[in-house]
Amino acid sequence: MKRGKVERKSLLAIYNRLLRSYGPREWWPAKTRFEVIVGAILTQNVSWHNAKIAINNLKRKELLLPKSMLKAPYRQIANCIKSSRFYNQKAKKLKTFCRYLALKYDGSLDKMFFKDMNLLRNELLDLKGIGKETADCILLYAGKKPSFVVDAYTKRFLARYGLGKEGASYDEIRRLFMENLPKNVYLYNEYHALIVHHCHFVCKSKPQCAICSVNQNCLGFTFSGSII
DNA sequence: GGCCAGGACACCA
DNA sequence: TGGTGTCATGGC
Repeated sequence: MKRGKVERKSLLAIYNRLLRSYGPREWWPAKTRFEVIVGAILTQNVSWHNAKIAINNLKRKELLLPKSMLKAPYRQIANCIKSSRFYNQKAKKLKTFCRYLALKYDGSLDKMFFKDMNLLRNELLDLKGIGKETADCILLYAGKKPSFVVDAYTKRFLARYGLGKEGASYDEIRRLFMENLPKNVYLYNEYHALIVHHCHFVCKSKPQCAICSVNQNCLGFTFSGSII
């Protein structure tokens, strides 16, 4: 398969089909940018359901603000987020981010997100506890910057379609999307959200879901071979 | 009771 | 550079 136009057409066609099938998802499920960031950290390797319980606990304790979280005892945060698994590590990660925000940007998310996307991404990746997926979630969903998010669902989706090279790295998959789609925040936002919706709510409830089959699929596509 | 769920990191060969 | 162990809850 030729690279370039074919890839772009395929990726856009899949997106349009997903959008037509499910409608806009309008992510991220949070009310503030800080809540998005906290959610991105808490959902690491855990279901959104468990992360949401932790977020609600933080909200009840009025800790869902950078300043109050920074001041709060580490143990209090850990207790609030127990449902999110690995809560001791995640409490440290939240504290680390709040400290970074306070020291580097006077606690202002406006100042932080004013920074160039790639520079900010590197800064976030330097923080202990923030990896590539979490950094991209923060950039896209909280900062409204065009950084495509690759998560377990994205990898599963590509694998089920037979689109992804087996064992493709995070960077390879991210590059695939970013080099073959218009750099558009809304598009990246919806694309990732639609993939999650499809994998989590549709395929999960219907194990026989046709999209998981290479030969026939419920979105009306039949692909063969990797496009990476 | 076992398995899985929207990672990240340290350590080792 | 890639593989593996660690972290350690809640729902089904």
